[in-house]
Parts: sequence; structure tokens; C-alpha cells
Amino acid sequence: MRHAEFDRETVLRAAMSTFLVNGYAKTSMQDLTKATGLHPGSIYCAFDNKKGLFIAAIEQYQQDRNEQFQQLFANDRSAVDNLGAYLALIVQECLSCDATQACLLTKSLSEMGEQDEQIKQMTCQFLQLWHQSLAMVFDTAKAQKLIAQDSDSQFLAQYLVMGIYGLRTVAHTQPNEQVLQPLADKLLADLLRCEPVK
Amino acid sequence: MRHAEFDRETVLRAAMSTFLVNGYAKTSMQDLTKATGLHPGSIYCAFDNKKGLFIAAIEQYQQDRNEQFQQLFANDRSAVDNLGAYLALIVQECLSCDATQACLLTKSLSEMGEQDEQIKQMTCQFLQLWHQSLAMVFDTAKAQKLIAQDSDSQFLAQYLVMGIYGLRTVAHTQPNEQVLQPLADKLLADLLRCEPVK
DNA sequence: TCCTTTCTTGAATATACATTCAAGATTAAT
DNA sequence: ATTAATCTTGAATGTATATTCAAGAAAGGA
Repeated sequence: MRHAEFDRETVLRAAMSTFLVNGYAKTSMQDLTKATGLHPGSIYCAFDNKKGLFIAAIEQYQQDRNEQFQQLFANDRSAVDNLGAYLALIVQECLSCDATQACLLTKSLSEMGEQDEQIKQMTCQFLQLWHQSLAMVFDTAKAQKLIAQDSDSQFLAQYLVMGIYGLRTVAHTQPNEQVLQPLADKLLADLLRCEPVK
Repeated sequence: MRHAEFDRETVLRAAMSTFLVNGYAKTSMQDLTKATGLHPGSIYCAFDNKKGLFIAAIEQYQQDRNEQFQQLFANDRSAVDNLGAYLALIVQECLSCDATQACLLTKSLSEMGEQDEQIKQMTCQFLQLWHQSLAMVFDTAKAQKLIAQDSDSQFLAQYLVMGIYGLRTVAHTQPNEQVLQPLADKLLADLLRCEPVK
């Protein structure tokens, strides 16, 4: 018996960063061996092939992001304050201009959604889970009487998801706090102000 | 003397579609010769190389989209009605699930922005022009007294740009009119309802 | 200590790809 | 009709790439 010398999560996070910077297609196995410190044979032994490593990296990404999300909202503050802090965090990520802080799910969906059904299914499923987590936050806000009782949490969460997607894309062209923070502020205000239109 | 046998715009639109479906990296020269009907030599003669063809396709895309935009808003109806029609058109594009209807600028920026400074500059510049065109629509709305006189057209246009980016991304996971149209409706309502927050 | 199992190594393989180029074809002016 | 200029053709080239594999190294059980 013998166990692998590398730490799986460390390897996956290194691969994740590489994929985020280069995209899947432009990431070579050489890039991956350099980033992970593993030799080709080890990668193929542990993950089958390049796509297997990519899928494992996406799963690790989802897990990391989800844990971060749950931690951010696991407190006694108001759901609205938490949403504000969450958006501020996203704005800060955008301002860092660090590709490794981008969303691997939307990036992968955009690059490969048309070509690879498996990647499309997986990324859509994880993004849906995120949507549901946000909907629960709006349920909490409703319970805390911070938004109207007849609010549609699903809809509000979907609108917030839309806004965050958009914010991240705007950041690619305008990575500027004076641009991004007012957008985030209006987004949150529009979510709290009222119920869905019809 | 002899002039080229192919029609440049036709070739560029074919290349455009191919790049939109596959992305730049996963589009091979073979894909491009098949799509355009040109042989490799002709492509290299006319556009230098694969990237040259890509750049020319992006320029054609910008030109086509801009003409479409100007036509849509060249009428005597209210700016608000025009914005509603514009958003409805985008929703329809999203619903078609046709990759060739996506935005080549944001797609290219997402794929290559980290790697290729030239592509980044070009796409950002074209997206900025779009932003400015939208700002002019809000100026018109202001002149038509449809929104508050102290509205910030730049800001409103930026918010709309954000919303459209987001809408297009949501559409990748939920290409559903019952999802997209309410989002678009609320987006427009939030733009008209009030001035920027703070 | 020895042996079996498992992991690691990295050069070798085969394929896919962007690009080149020289020969052939077409055009239009003389 | 002839010629000069330009475009077209598509096979050939060289490079980059994902993947394989057989030999070597390490670990743990007997």
C-alpha cells in the first residue's frame, strides 16, 4: 500500500486558478503540470485526463464557494446587511482584477456550454444551487419583515443573480470602484424597494 | 488586375458565427475554411492569420450591431417604448438558444481578455461605444420628460448594460421566457422609477 | 527484511493544428 | 491575343499538444 503524495485540494485549487486565467482550451497539460507540481502520469492516474481534472476543479470550486457563502450568512445580523456585505465582497473581488477571483462556473459555461453537454449540465446545476441559496436569504429577509410578505424570493434571487453576473462583466471593462459600487448599491435598493413587476 | 472572388462581409459573418459557437481557441482553421468557403491561402492572403480574421470578424460584428441599434431607435416613438422594444428583442435573442445570436464582444473579452491585450482593448472600446449609445437614449428620455431631469444618463446606461450582460448569462442557464421577460421588465422599471442611489 | 502494491517519473507517441508556398487559374488592361 | 498582376489551390511543414507506458521509487504488511 501507498497513498498519493500530493494533497488533492491543493492540486485542484492550483488547476482551478490556471483554468480561470487561461480558460480550458488554452490551458495545456504543461501549464497544469507546472501549476500543480504533478507529472503527467500522476494527473492521468488521479483524474483520467485533462477534462477529468477540469471537472474535479469545478467541483472543488463549487464546494469552496458554497462554504464561503454559508459562512458569510451564518450570523445574527439582518439578511439585508448580509446581502450588502456580500455584494461589497463581490465588488472587491471585481476590483482586484485577479482572474483567479472570477466565477469558474459562468466562465466555463460561456466557453464550453455549446460544445460539452456534461460541463453545461454541471455548471448550470451549481449555479442553480447558488440561486437557491440566495432565495433562502430572501426568505430570511421576509421572516425578518425587511421586505414585503408577498415578495417572490425566487424572483428576487434570480434578479440578484442577474445583477451579479452583470456586475462581474462590467468589471472586465471598468474595474473601478466609482462605477461598480453605485451599481451594486442600486441593485440592492431595487431588490428591497418593491415586489416583482407583475 | 483581379479582385477577390469572395464577398468580405459574407466571409466575416460566417467566421463570426463559427467563433461564436466554438470560441476562438476551439475554432480551427479547418472550421474556418469550411464555414467561409475560403482555402487557407486565401484567408492568410486577406487577413494575415487566424487572429487577423478574428479581429476583422469582431469589427464586422460591431458594425452590424451598431447599425441594427441605430435603426431600432431611429423613430419618433418615446425613448421608453424603444427601450422596451430593445429589451424584448434581446429576450427573444436569448430565447432562440442560438449561439450565433450571443454577444461576440463579451464572449471574446471573457475568453481572451486575460491573454490578449489587443482583443481586450478592442472589445472594451466597442462595449464602451454601446454604453454611450444607450446613454444618449436616456438623454432623449430626459428631453422627452419621461425620466427625472436630474437623472444621470451615464449611470442609467451603465445599469442597463449590467442588466443586459446579466440577462444574457441567466439565459444560458434558464432560456425561458417566464424567467427572462419578468427580469427584463423589472430592469426597465427600475431604470425609470428613480434616480441613482446616492 | 522482503515482497507486493501503488504511486511517480518523463521520455516517447500520435495526432491536430496554424501557417507556408509554389504552381495553377483568372482577370483586365494593352 | 498577349501579358502582367493578383488571386486561388491544397499539399507540405513544423510545432504544439494530449496521452500512454514501462521502468523506477516508495510505502506498508508479513
